[in-house]
Amino acid sequence: MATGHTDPQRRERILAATLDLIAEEGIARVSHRRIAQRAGVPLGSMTYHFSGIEQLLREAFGRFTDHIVAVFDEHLGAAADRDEACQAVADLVHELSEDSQRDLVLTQELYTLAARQPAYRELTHEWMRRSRVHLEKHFDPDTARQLDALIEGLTLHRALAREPHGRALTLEAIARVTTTDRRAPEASDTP
Amino acid sequence: MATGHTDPQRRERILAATLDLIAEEGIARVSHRRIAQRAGVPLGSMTYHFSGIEQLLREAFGRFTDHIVAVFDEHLGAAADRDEACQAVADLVHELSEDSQRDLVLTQELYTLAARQPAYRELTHEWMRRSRVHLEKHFDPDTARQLDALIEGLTLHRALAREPHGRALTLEAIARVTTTDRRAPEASDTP
DNA sequence: CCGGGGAGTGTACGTTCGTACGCTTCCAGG
DNA sequence: CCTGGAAGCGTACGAACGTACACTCCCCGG
Repeated sequence: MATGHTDPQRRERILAATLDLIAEEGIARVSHRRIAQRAGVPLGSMTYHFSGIEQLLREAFGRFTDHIVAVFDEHLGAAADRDEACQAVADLVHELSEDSQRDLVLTQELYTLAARQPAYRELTHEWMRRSRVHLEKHFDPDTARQLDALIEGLTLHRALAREPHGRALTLEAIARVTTTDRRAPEASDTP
Repeated sequence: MATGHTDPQRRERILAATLDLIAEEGIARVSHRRIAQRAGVPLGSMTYHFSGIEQLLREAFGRFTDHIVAVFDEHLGAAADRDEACQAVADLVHELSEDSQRDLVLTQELYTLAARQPAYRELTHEWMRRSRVHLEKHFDPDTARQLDALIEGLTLHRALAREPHGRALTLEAIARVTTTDRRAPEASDTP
């Protein structure tokens, strides 16, 4: 038994500090000591709350995935029809590639881990699954899949480009990939 | 004055070993000692040939960019018309997302660095510029830009997906994004 | 008021790191 | 044959690392 003088925010602050540190300096520069300093907790807290640095990273990226899924929900969940969905997708691309350097960097770090370790790929699966659920409310499954990939590519290229493309180009690409009438004769598998 | 017993392959082997190590274990696990062991060179060679680990990484990713640009050249350079270009793009997406785990991982590592450090962004700029030069032989600049982003997204999503999409879906997405007749009323700027 | 025990921490240990630098090796010019 | 000096390497040093664990503190049941 015995509880009371516990600080339930400790764990959360450690996880938040971990993500901040990764976003600013990269996974290569993450250490128990640096996280502890940034979170304002003693070094001993690190091994007390987390069994090792691996577990800590996994849990931190789990929180990040929750956050980014919430961003997708917020943008795509409110769309009432196809047009609104297209506008929402464009908003998403431009917000991720412009406003939030932090989310972009963390996304890349997560993909890098996912490309090598199946444990992290589970997180990206959940993320892709959730975004497709939203897109499939307005588009057939094949189109949703293509649009999902397009979002990824447009966001990344826009964030890294020397001269980022404008919203008009984003919208045109979305319009083209969601044009399902007069289909090409290949690829089916729609419900 | 004084040359001969030099080994000009030393540098190259160190750079190759660096990329191999990054691909297999990630930037966080790169160190002088590990690279030296993998390359079969003594530790002292590391500081002799490179002024520090930063310079070593930059040069290694420079080599990687050269390699990946060559892959793009090889695939897209031979296409004679739009149809062949579309097929070549599909080949590219499927080769990168299926055969070469190494290239995919290194690409993600590079993007991760580029998202945070402008020095690495220069490398991605050169890469994007080169691929657009190829695409603009067959498509207008806006379409080339959209297609370039689509390649990125399709490759990544296919590599990370639990059940990767088939070639038909890749081709359909390419066909849609390259459909320029009956344009939407926004976005112009074609030559 | 008291003591038992769990929550939380400071510190110390063994390892690994980047880097500097004195040393060996070996060719070129005499 | 010798020898000057560049090319390349082995090793050592201080800093930083992850982790274990003995310890302090404080609440709660009595």
